[in-house]
Amino acid sequence: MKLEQAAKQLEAIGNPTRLKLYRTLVRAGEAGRPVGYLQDTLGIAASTLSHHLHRLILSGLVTQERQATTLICRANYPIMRDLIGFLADECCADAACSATESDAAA
Amino acid sequence: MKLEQAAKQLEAIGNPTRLKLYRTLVRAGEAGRPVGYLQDTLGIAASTLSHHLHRLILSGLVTQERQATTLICRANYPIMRDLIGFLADECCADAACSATESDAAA
DNA sequence: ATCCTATTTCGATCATTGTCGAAATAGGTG
DNA sequence: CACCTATTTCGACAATGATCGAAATAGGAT
Repeated sequence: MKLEQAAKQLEAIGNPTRLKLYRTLVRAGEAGRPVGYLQDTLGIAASTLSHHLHRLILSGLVTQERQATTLICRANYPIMRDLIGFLADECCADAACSATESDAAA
Repeated sequence: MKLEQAAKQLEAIGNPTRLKLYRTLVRAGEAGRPVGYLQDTLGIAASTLSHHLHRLILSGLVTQERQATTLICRANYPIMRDLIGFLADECCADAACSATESDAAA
């Protein structure tokens, strides 16, 4: 994955509103969620939601599919996996990333 | 991990310059890199670098240690691991994240 | 055609960010 | 102390971002 693209995706979920939004979609699974549902859940203006959604879509992390008048939004899991993979690769590229100790206490 | 904190860390590496910076530090391992080295590597103004560095430090992803007149910067691997863990957890929280197929072809 | 719901686009406003150069500070060395 | 290098802070500027309400569009239903 290109660094520029990774940065774009990280920035996309690097905003609390969008991260909440994205998390909701990720948890929704393949069923996805309609935009209206997301609006009710997040409690923000429709135009604001549309704006954030647009950015998530531009980054590739979210896709949309029309079902009559409602738009279903879905997390793009392969993209998510690639992004996590990028971070993990960078983490362990040349250096020692002692990922064995998973305790936060350290 | 709190969502707000995760968003902050994601935003920190959600900028191409900072992601390059962070990657450099991650690859440098525990040895870290002095600020001056980073400046030469990235080719940006010292004040700009300092600004980005500050944001990485605020997010917790990077630490600094003084060695005489030079400041050594290091990636904070545990934080990185927590962040990746957060993303992975969200990914597979309630839904099916078919992470078994790691091919990008899907 | 008319109307209704769902969603986006437009236009505006205010806050934040990225960038730089110049000046200030931190920590030594002669 | 005077000086030197390393780094940050200050002040400024243009660009981008977050947010909203109002108006426009998309896709059906009566």
